[in-house]
Amino acid sequence: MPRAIALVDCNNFYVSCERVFQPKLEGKPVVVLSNNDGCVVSRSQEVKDLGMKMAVPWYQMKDLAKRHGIISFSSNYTLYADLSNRVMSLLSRFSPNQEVYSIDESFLDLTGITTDHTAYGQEIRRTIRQCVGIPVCVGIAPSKTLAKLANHVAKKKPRFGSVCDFSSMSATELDALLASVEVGEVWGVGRRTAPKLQEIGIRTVLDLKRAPAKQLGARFSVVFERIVEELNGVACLELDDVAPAKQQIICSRSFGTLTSLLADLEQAVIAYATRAAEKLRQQHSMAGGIQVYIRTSPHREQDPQYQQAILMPLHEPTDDTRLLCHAALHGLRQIYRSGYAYQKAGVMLSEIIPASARPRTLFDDVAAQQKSSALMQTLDRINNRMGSGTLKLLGEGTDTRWAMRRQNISQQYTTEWNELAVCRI
DNA sequence: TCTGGGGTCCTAGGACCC
DNA sequence: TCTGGGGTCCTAGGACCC
Repeated sequence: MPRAIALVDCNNFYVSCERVFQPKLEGKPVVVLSNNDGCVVSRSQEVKDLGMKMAVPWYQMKDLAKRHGIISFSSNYTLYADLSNRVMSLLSRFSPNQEVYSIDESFLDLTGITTDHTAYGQEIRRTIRQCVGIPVCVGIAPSKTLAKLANHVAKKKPRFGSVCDFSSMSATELDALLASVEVGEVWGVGRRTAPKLQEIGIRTVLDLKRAPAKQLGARFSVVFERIVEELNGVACLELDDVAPAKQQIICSRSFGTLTSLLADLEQAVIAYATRAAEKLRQQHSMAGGIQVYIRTSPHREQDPQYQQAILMPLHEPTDDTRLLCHAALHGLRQIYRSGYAYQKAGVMLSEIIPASARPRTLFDDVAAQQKSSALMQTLDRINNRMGSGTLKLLGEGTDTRWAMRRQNISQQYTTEWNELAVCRI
């Protein structure tokens, strides 16, 4: 039986989330900004039509925004994550095999589902729109790479009505379609490689599909062999239905205002290490090392620049916030230099292993480990129930001058009792 | 004044060993 | 005086994704 893989992708996801709770934004130009209100990360169709590119710095867009009355939001990740969970949970009903690929995308295995796949795609769209209020597009094809492309086509070519099934087309029909799409749209072909491909005469997706896989693999990297195979309908990539544990966990953020004070950096590093430790425990892992880095702003060329990172090995793998923070602070103090205006700090957990695989040693202090584990469980329980950051280490501080700017954030419509959306009936 | 954050995979090159 | 070659492991950096 031929494989059938669907890729369901939410349209302008963050903007669509804001529109769910403010329907008056429908039809108006809307953007959502990154942390610190830095860059544009989600644009409504109206904004795309104005020519505003993805990830441009917002301050450069202020004029355009004013001229066209563009409405901007700071990102409200709590809201987006909650709506994403609802979408993904609904999608899981449509296939026994689902891979949640990102916050707004999911693969579904439709192999063996005998109904007409285009009609099935339309049913998926209706369901998500009706139950969550988010518009989605569906691409269907025999491989993941082709399904991504089919989704792109569903989004860009109105005649498909937001659902595009490559398998329902004849070979000539499909090739004609692939010839109309630029090679840079292929999943895995980025802005560096696309021009290089064009130089050797590969301009469209059809060109790449017909290119010699081995030669391209040798020229670029082995991943290209796979891409060409996938374009030819040979499924090389499996659906990952259980998310594999992360091999590294990063928490880093730019500051709302630059700082040269060690005390500020210490607070930030404690906050980031705390968050990273939470993520680590969520996936039931322990880390063997923690890396800390700090840097000045590369955009302020006139200022003296400094950046440094240091990897702190831990005596033994741990998931204890206190031990991770202690090591991170120790590292920070080694790399900190006074006299620089720091813009960003971050921590990265590495050498991650499953908590169950932690090696036992002769000198294990079992009592201390049980105490640590109990304390961390309590910490997580309270913060889950009462809100993130309810209980934290003293060193994280409460006067966070460096914290990020979020000037125009919408409410936590779905996750905070006192901000719940009210429906008048 | 204001330029995101969090991941993965691949490759090249150095260190080291036999 | 001769200065090989294969293997492994680690790290840094590039490219890509959302």
